[in-house]
Amino acid sequence: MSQAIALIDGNSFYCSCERVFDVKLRSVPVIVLSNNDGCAIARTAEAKALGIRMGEPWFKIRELCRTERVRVFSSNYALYGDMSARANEVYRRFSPRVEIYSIDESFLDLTDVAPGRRLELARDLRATVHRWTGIPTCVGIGPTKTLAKLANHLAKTNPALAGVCDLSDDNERSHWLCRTALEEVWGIGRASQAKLRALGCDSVADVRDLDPRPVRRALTVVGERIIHELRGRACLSLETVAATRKGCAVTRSFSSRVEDLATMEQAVAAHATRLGEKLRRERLGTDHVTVFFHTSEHDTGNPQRSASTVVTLPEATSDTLALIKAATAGVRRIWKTGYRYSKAGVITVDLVPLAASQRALFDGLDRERGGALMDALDACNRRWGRGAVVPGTAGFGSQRTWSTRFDMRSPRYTTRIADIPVVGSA
DNA sequence: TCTGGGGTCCTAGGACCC
DNA sequence: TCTGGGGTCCTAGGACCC
Repeated sequence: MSQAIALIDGNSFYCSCERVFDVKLRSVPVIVLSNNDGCAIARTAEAKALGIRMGEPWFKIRELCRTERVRVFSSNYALYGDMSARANEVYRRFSPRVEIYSIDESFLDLTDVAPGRRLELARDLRATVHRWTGIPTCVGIGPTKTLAKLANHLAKTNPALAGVCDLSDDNERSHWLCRTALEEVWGIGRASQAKLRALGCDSVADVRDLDPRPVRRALTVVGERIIHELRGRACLSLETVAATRKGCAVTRSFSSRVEDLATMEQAVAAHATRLGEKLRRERLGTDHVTVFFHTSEHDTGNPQRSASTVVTLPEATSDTLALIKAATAGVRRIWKTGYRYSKAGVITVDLVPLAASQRALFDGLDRERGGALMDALDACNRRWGRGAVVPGTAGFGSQRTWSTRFDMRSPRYTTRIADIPVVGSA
């Protein structure tokens, strides 16, 4: 029997999370902005109807949002991450095999569900998730991940389908593939779309019927896989165990331009601190850190500069103090005065698992002490909030002119004691 | 004033090796 | 015309995703 995969995702997920905790947001337009309040990354149907596009810069839609009374929020990742975890708990009651694909999307294995019962299960799943978490969702089902994604798109954009779509049946599938534009396919972006149109394709069905060999030449093996997946032959398997991450980065735009070395060092030290937290949470380490900063291409009339350097550490580590030392050394190495820098970051690749590495072999006292110190640091920051305790070498204290903007963030309703909503009045 | 952040995968081409 | 023929490893850059 061929497999059946479902893709479930939250509708306007970040906006829906905000709506769960504020009933006044229901049925009014809502958008959520990216980091630094840069651009719109989630919009409700009402906001889309006003013409607000995905990725549109905040300063361009600010006036529209004021006149149309759009409710605007900064990103609240603590809230969205927690709501995502709750939704996935519900998914696991419906399928033993779940792949968490992104913060708002999961693939579920429905192979063992009888074909005639899959839509019924999908409706039950949607209703349960909505009842238990407050998040509205859509479900797409197909014999491959690519077709499940496409089915999900159809479920979301065709009101007649009422939020569920099953493309398991050959005839049903052909019907829809002929009527769907090729750019809706998962993995076909702007560049591939242009190439496929040049090959005479218009609909998804046209792409499905291409000869895979010329497609491989034009779109690499990725394009060839898409064709097989659209034909119902799976090339992408369900990954129920999260792979160990390969790289890790912390990069941020500044809320105002940075022009002096001391501020840049502070900012990069803060990013290195955050990097250490992320690495320790997954017990990973790195023996080199890339540091970069650059000006903004939107700053026309000002000189442009982009600089980066790789700093090597004596051994793989996740120790914040070592990471800060390396990162600030990198800043000094490539620093040049006379530019208005807009963004900086620290990046690592080739992460290694730390627990079982040299640590056990060469455990010196210093390292033991460092590990205990970092454990204590993480425990404090878990308890009192990120940034409650920071190393003195991070250079905090003066005002954080470089820090990211989050002017319109909602409370951390579910992850912060002081922010838990109160029902009724005293 | 003002334009996000963090990932993955794939390929081409250079360096180097036997 | 043509100057050996593979291998591996690394890096930069493109493309795509959410």
